[in-house]
Parts: sequence; C-alpha cells; structure tokens
Amino acid sequence: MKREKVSTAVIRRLPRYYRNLEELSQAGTVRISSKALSASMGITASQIRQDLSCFGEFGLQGYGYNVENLRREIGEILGVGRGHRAILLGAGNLGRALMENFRFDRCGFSLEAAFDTDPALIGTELAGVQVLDVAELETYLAAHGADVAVLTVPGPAAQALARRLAQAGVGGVWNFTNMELDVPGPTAVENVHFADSLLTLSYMISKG
Amino acid sequence: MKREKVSTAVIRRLPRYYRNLEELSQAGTVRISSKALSASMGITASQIRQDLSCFGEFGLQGYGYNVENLRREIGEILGVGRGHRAILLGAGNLGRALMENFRFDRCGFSLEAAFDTDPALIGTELAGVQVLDVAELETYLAAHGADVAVLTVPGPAAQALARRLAQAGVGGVWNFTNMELDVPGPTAVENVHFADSLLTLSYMISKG
DNA sequence: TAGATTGTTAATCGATTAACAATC
DNA sequence: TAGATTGTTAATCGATTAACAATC
Repeated sequence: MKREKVSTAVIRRLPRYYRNLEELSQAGTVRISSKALSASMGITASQIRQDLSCFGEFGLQGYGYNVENLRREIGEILGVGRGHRAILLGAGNLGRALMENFRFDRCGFSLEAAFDTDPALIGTELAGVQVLDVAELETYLAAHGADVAVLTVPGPAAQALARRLAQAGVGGVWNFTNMELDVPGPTAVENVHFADSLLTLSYMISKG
Repeated sequence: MKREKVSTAVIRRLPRYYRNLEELSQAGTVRISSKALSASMGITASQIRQDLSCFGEFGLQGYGYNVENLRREIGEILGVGRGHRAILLGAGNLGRALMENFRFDRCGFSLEAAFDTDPALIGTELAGVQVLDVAELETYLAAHGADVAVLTVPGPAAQALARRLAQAGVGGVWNFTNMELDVPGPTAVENVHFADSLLTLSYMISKG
C-alpha cells in the first residue's frame, strides 16, 4: 500500500463503495470481484483496485473481496462507528426534514441537539431531539462538544454561525445554506448546494 | 473558442461562477478581472479564463469582464431563463421543505405541481402548488409535460417512478433518494446523496 | 494443477497551470 | 503610449486505464 495523501476524487467514491457494499451485504452476497463490482457500479475494475490500494490490501488473489469485510473496512476509513456527535442549527423546514427523515445513525452519527432562535420552538422536542436557544450554543458546546454541525439556517446567519462553531472547536460544518463559508483552520466544510446541483441539471437538459 | 465537448469538471464550476457573479452584480460591481475573481473564489485565474473559453469570448483585453454581462452569459449557458418547468414527487418532509424554502425561480425553474400517494395530501395546496395523486402522473405529463422531476419519495419507490418519468419524456430527474437510479437514454439524473456527503465530511474530520 | 483475480507498476489520457502574443 | 488583461497554446501535473507478475 502507498499511504501518500489520498485525492478527493478517491474519497468521494468511498461512500458509493460503502453504499453498494451495504446493499450486497444485505442481499447476502459473500464475495465479489473488482470486475463484478465494476459492472454494477459503472466504474472500471482497475479504478476500484487502485482506489482501495490507497488504504490497504483487502482482497485475495483468485478470490476477490469478502463483501462484509470490505464494507467494514471502508466504513472504518470513513469514520463510521466512531460515535460522531452532530448538532443541528436551524430547525426550520429543511432542518426538521433532516431531523425526521435522515438516518444519521446509518452514517455513524448521533444527532444530539438542535438550535433555533424561534421562541415557539425552543424547549420543544423534534424527532426526539431537544431544541435549544442558539444563544446557548457556546455553553452547550463547552459542556458537551460536537463533531459536526448541520447548518440549515437562513443564508444571512450562516457565516457568523460557522465562525462561532469553528471557534468552539466543532470539527466539521455540513453546510446546506447557499453561502460559501469561510471558516478558519482545522474545521472542515462540506457543502450541499441545492442551487448548484439544480443548475447542473439545468445545463444537462438544455443541450437539445 | 473551442466548442469541443465540455468536461463535467468545468460544468460543475459554472454554477459557482454564476453565484459569485450574482453577488458581485448585486453589490454593484461593474467589472472584474479573472485575477480578482480568482482571489475571491479560490480558483486560479488561468482556470477561469480556460473554463470560460469553452463557451465564447466574454472578456476584453486590458479590462476584464463586465460582471452583469458575464453573469447573463453564464446564466444562458446553464439554461436559466428557458422557463424550465419542474414537478415534485413526494410531498413528505423533505419535499415540503424544498417547496416552501427552495427558490426554484432563482434557478430559472417554476414548480408546477406536486404528487403524492397520501389521500390526506392529495387535493391540498402546498406553497401555492397543487398536490395531485401519483396515479395521475402520466395523465398530467401528457397534458402539461415537465422538464425536471424532483424526486423526494421514499427509497423503495424511487426506481419505478424514475422509469415512469423517463418514459413520459421528463428530461431530468433531481434525485434526493439514496438510490442509484437507472434510467434509459436521454433522461439526465442529478443526485443529491445526503449520506455520501455526510460520509465525506466524516472522513475529513476523522483524520486526527 | 489451472483459472481467477489481486496489488502495483507503467502507459495513457485529461485537466490544471504557466506563459505569452495580441490588443484594449 | 504604457499598463493591464484577455484568449490560447504549450508545459505540467494528476488521475484513470491497461498490463502483468504474484499467488490464492
């Protein structure tokens, strides 16, 4: 194995591998070759082997990969099972949709608290999670900490909150706002820009 | 200009250019050089010029680009202003969040109808949009058509619906389910895989 | 053993960056 | 005119694909 720095292209494929292996595992498939996986994922077998070789040797010559074993290994690489703790900021429509529908646990996260500014929401419970006052954010984080913050607030509030989160030591921001966040140092930002995504689709269908 | 086929890497940057130019335009900035834009976007000036040159010559030597003009040109490339029509399938939490919060119009789309299977929802109106019975999907599409379908249904229903949409001539599927869709031919699919995104973030914060 | 399939090295392909003549 | 900045060509860098020895 190589263990130089792994390119983001590779990293962004890991969740797809993980998802496919989960499905295979659930379907009871015990082993799979890079060739078979390649066919079902629309990626070359060569690339799959190359990608995996960044992290170790998970296969067996003449056999392929043990599905459950490979799933677990990739899960470990992605950090599933580290007991990551998430908080959510902005319990509006989108925030609530994520709280009620998104399976944080399947990604190895537990959603521990939500924050909002609306007095009508503060003190209530949504999807089994307490809604706290954003004013208490630093107090909460000092006491409990959090690995990731889900940012589903209105755009204008995003940048300031992101900075507060980074300041308080939150490791990553999952950004659903349409803002480009500028956060210092070690805090990671992962953007889910709906508009960018829809505009890409718009381009794709506008060819004819 | 070149006009060979444009790589997806370039296309995925276009919405970001568009977004930045919107902001500049709203801030009243009249002109900008590739160098200045590069600094504010964290992309090299060379890449910006290279990207734009795929579509035409929008700048002026010694001057740079007219912000509003470039914004409009990129908007045109992306298909904003074509009056694209969208329908939404699955008016659950996430679907409703998109209907009520997402500015389809800012991407040049109008949301024309929603579909669900829940009798309690069918016939009601959400965010000014009628909710129809999914059973009427084909009838509706035959009568009105649609350019894009927003797919916010539960995973198990996704694949079959995607096929029905493609069959009925819908040009693109904006896929929010955690399923990998297999649709025939000319219908485009743009995925918004929340889990993949969160797992990528999980990887990023799991290094230490 | 023979066939299958890995991990890795080498070859190819594509995307990003640098350089610069053209020109506003 | 002199300075700035484009569009494009060439150089570099990185990522994907192909090939193959190792070996289950």
